[in-house]
Amino acid sequence: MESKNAKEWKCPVEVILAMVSGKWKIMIFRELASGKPVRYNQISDNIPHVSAKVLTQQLREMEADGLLRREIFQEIPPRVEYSLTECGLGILKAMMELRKWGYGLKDVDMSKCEECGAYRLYYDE
Amino acid sequence: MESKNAKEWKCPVEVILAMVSGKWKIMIFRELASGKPVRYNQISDNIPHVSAKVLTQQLREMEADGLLRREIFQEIPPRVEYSLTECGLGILKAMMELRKWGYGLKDVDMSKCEECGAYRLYYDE
DNA sequence: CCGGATCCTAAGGGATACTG
DNA sequence: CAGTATCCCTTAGGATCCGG
Repeated sequence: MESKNAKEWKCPVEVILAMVSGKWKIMIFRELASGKPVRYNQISDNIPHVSAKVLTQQLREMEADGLLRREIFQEIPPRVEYSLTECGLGILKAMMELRKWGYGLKDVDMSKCEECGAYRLYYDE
Repeated sequence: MESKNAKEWKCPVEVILAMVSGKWKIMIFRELASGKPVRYNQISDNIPHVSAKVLTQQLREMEADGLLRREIFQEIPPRVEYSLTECGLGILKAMMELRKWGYGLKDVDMSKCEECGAYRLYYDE
């Protein structure tokens, strides 16, 4: 059995990459980019093909990582709103540096989604 | 069967995240951060716990993605050197923005590796 | 409306042995 | 020195059904 150092020893870049690595998290960032609270269904509607289970799962992971907050309104019907925290907004901003390089890469399809009409991730164009 | 749009439609941030997402790729970036060519064993020696198979695999993926170049010298014993491309260096630099935020996060162990004495990823301190 | 519980599959990564 | 070749296992993510 090997030492577990490789797992226990954390690097700031790897920690952040782990927090944003999830199939739909970039798109969740986009939906919350304004900083304003957004309802669950609004997020769901703007992200085609994601199942409720997986979306919820990724939202919970992001909440646990401190990227977003979740507010529950005890109403009928129920309402839940999500919004990015300061940390989430800061990381989103940092990712824009990666985005600048991404634009220069070949094999990147920058067209909009045919279904929702949006880019996967945009920011003050 | 669903539309495959979700997979075919590429986002610049996701493309880059995919390119740097590999258990050892951040550490490979660190080894090549100087921009100078580095031999295979030099990389391997500075990254504890990685097997030859996986290290080679990740190096090849990064080469295919245009992040690094691989030079083979037909000598005995054989010599192979790796170095970051302009693209790789640019992405490394962009990742430093993520790193700034990472430093502010809780649960990030910033101590050096006990075996190799280095941080997983550093850059002109 | 916003999920939880359960089951399943694909793929990244690890252990070990071997080689031009 | 710098890798291949196999075999194996864990885990993220998906499908489907159920519930406050």
